[in-house]
Amino acid sequence: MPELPEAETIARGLSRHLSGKRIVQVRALRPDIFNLRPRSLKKLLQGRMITDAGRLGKKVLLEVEGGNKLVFSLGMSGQLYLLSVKEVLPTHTHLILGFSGLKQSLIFRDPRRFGRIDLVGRNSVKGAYTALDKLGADALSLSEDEFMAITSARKRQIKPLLLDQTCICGLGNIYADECLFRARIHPLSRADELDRGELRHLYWAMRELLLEAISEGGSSISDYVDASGEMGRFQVRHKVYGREGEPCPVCGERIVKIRVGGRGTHFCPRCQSEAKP
DNA sequence: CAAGGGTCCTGAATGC
DNA sequence: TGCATTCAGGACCCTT
Repeated sequence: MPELPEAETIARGLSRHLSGKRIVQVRALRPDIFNLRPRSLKKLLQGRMITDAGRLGKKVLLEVEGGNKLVFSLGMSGQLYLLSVKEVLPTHTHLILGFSGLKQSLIFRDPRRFGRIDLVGRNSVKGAYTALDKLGADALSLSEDEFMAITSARKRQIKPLLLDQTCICGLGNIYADECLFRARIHPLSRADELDRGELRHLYWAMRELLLEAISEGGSSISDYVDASGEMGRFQVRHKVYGREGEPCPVCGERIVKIRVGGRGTHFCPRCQSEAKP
């Protein structure tokens, strides 16, 4: 499931390949995943240039000439990559963007359809909600002090808090488990009961983890590929996620899997034993 | 405010 | 072998 490192990897690829390219073809094949009707979408995109690509939390942003942004929420199986115009269109393709002078089209495909695409910004039509408004601070942009303020004020369990995009955006299930493991914090710990040292540790573990994952091109555990269709390499570095029953790489204890806030949660019961509720 | 459950969706994995 | 069931997840909804 694409999270911050995957969104960052995709955005970098798109920025490199699409900046300055003009959109000449817009095909919205599944209208229900967009905030606008195909007709409006086409009107607002066709003939305009992509000025840059970026990311906020796990969302990938395509900046469109004139001030609008295309916001891609990848859900769990969303893919956004460049495909040669000669290739056969894969199944579950929901959007195709063609560009002037490019032999590749940008396609968005999403078998499970948890993803969506919103065009937001100054020129979007009435009622177009801004998919970005509700997001909290970006996990890689927020300062240590901001992180401390957000976490220490909440009485919630730390793992659901890390996953709450309105508090901090960017972490999904994989990186939440992995950064709690790095920080040796039990996923059920109440955020406000962690001391300053533990929260500090968590903040730096999170940053370090995300930066390492980005440098490895993200994690491919199911469908994720980058803007060029390449898989990530960070999944082999996961210490707890998807490793139920395997020995902890630090202490050798078996990794366990429990449910926290409805999510599968992996951790080492020995390394992450303190502050258990 | 926090927590739990249900909903959407499809492909892979498992069960009988 | 083949069919049915279970599971996975992000974001949203609702109730307690």
